[in-house]
Amino acid sequence: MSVTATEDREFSERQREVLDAALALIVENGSALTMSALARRASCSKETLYKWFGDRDGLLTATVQWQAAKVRGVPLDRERLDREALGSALERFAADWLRVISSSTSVALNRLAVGHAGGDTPDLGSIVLHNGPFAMNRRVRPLLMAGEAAGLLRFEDADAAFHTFFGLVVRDVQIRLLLGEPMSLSADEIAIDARRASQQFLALFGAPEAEMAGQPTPRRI
Amino acid sequence: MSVTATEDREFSERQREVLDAALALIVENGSALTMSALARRASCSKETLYKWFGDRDGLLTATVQWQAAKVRGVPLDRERLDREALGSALERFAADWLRVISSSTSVALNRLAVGHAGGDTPDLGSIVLHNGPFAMNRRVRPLLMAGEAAGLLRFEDADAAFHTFFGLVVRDVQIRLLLGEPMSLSADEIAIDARRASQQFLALFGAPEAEMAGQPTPRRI
DNA sequence: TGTGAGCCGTACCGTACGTTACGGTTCGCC
DNA sequence: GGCGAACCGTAACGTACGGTACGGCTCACA
Repeated sequence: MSVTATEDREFSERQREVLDAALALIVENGSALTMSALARRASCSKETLYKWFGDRDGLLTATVQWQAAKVRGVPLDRERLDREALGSALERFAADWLRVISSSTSVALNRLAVGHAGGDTPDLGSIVLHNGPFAMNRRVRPLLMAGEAAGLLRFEDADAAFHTFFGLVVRDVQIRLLLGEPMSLSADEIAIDARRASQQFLALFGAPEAEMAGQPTPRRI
Repeated sequence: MSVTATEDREFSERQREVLDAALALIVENGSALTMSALARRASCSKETLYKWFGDRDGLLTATVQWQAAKVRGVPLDRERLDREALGSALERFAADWLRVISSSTSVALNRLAVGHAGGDTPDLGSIVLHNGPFAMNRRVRPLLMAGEAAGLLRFEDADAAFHTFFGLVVRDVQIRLLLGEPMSLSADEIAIDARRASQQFLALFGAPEAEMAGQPTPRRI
């Protein structure tokens, strides 16, 4: 919710090592990260952990922020946009996102954040939210707007279009992973899925090729 | 995974009361359900809890199974299927599903199962998986097959078609709810979203109305 | 060389919670 | 009425873990 949820923090080299150890432990052990286990793993004292991060929640928050900082995707340069470039840009977004959500780190952190979201502390979930779905929205939206401006896309609500794109990309993959279904997306499967999602999105929101190919205009939804 | 994950269990009246109390506690308190709190809330002794459910995991499992048993949707009767009936059947599925995943009970139990999924005990997540996405797949598939048999739908892979339907319906709603974003879907919003999802699905997988209107067949994706 | 800051390792404390044990009560059944 | 099974309420135990305290080490710096 609050802007601070996405705020970047500076971590020292040693702190980053500790946070990486925390990530490794969370990935291995599920959400059962204990301060003692982290201190052992990272070869640091618990006193240091509490000095740096305040308490356990602070540590978890810092860990999620650290991982989020690592995952920031590179914005793709906006050259001239034709249907070809738009499709492959969407495809790249889709593939990036599928890679992220199917990584063991993302699964573990999302589990942590989801399990944490019911509780009293209002964040963790919100941090993942801002660096997950919301971040993807922010990154994709300029592309959608550019596509519309170029006459390649037709939609009334960019938000709704994004949500549909998200659904076409993610489908039930993320919830199945979070619920523990053992599935590994190979690079090939990701590429295929990304292409399919991109094509389906263009089929729904693309301006009719009709204008180039003389086919009838499908109605938009 | 195992078939037992979806197996039904018989619960006595009193046991159902206790499990409902457990559900209420989980919804209120997040995943922090303690045996003592449940015993207090349900006015039963902890000894009874352990006698009935074995241990805490057994209790959680029973709770999830009990909720799953309550949520079984009514299968819709298969009358003659035209494009109209298919669309509204899909719409009903979509609305049903949106209602389920946006209910506070479902959110709380999914949080529980997701948080549990990283751990050692291999179920809970698997139970929700079978009564969640997999159940929806099982329920929707006959409709898809009937739609294809009736020449109303075109797809190569019923599974892929279902996954896309799921994505169009759920989009990012479930993950945002699980991560704690405060959003409430009104009945109107659900109806609108369900209609949109159904129409988008038909736009992607519907057999071309062309055949009735003499237009060319767009390529499928 | 002295000194103080920062950190490691470890021991320790308090508490929450899963689990067990037990006395007292209700109730069906003979 | 007598009996046993089931169950309630509560007390007690053991342990795991968050959080704190403290002694010792290293090292920059005067």
